[in-house]
Amino acid sequence: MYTSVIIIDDDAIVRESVRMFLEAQSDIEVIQCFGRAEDYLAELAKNQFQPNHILLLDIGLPGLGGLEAIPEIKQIADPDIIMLSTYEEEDKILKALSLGATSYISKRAGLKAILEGIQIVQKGGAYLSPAVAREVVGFFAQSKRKKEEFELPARQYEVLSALSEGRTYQEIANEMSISVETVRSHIKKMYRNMQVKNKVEAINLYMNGSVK
Amino acid sequence: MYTSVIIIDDDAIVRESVRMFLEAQSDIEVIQCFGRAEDYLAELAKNQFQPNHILLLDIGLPGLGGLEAIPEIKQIADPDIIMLSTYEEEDKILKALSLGATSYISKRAGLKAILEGIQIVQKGGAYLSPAVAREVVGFFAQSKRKKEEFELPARQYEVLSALSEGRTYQEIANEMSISVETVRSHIKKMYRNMQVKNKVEAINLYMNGSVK
DNA sequence: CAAAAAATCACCCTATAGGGTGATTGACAG
DNA sequence: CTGTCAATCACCCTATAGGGTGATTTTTTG
Repeated sequence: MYTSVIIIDDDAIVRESVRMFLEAQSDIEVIQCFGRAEDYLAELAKNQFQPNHILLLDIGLPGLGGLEAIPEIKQIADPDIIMLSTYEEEDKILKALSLGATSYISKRAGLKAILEGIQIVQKGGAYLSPAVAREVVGFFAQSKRKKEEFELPARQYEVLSALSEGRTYQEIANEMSISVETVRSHIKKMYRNMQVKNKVEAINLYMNGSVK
Repeated sequence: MYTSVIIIDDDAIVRESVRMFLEAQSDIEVIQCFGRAEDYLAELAKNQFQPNHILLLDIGLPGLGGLEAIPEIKQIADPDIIMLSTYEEEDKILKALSLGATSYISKRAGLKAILEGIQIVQKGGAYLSPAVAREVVGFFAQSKRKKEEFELPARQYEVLSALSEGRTYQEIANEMSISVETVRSHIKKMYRNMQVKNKVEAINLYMNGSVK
């Protein structure tokens, strides 16, 4: 079974070298190449020329950029998208994955990485080239480190949870079947326990998991 | 230059087959193998026997589990940790990465994946085996989908951002060098734009990325 | 260039939040 | 069995938030 690939890259040299490299593989067929995302989108809107292809999408395109193109593409079809990028910037990577790219490969990783990525995606997996994976892993590592944990009594925690959903003291009192004064009391003690002085600070801590 | 590797896996068959496979490589030296994380930690506490080794850590260990072991290890030393796991469960994967593992490999991906992972980590990259990468990518994709986006004018966005950090109207006014009345005005318009009726609801939307 | 939207400020008034102090009850640990 | 702490409630008072209305000026944009 052939793997159908479409390449979008504004750099003709990159485009051609990737195409030639991939076509040398016995199981890959490059069905089309584009220099601009707009051209690909136009083709996509016209024909359904690719049943289930894999799209190699450069992130630094002139005009409609690679990132902005993703939602447009997803509206019409649902190819597996492998992003190609010259640099490994965390925000670009996370953005691309959030928008629905299945893989992300740094051009520095070389043609073999692109081939590996295509083969993995074809089998239902996802591929992140080494430096890209490093950024993604780093995102998780930084996000949950270095914060003291607060352990709250049950009711204080309940109140905090309700606060974080935007309820007023009165609403919380009704839901918990206690008086507003008690709610206030819980909140005051909670603020001391957590060493904060208002709702927003408390909710911020609650939201990023520093409270249990 | 040799790459020093330590293996922790309770399954003797896995342990030995990985060790033999790795030692067949010319540039890798398996300096020690353990069946339990506790034994490794004891060695680590005693000697500084490994300058900068790579640790292959099984996630399903009896006693001190692979995940629980990570913080203990990090307290004493800082090896690059590659998690090995039989299954690809999103929560385990994210937990491991949050705790500071640099890579995560499914045992189903085979010995070659382990070798590739070690080589990549040795070069400063990170490696996620295909199905694992799929889970991680899926985490981003699901987390930001299917919610209407609000696009706010610049100042309203600035105010919202400041609100989300717990500042009062007065503090925001000072920081932005405008009057409190203007801050209030921005906030009122912002609430209408976002269809919310208080700070907390607005911040909740802001926090999970529905606002730009 | 004209209309729309963004940004600025003002004054009205009410609702909600939050700090302090103190009391009662029941559970639990030393 | 006595002190600590969670949970409940009450009253005092001030600060902060938020809704309505309306005005002026600048910026954007069709």
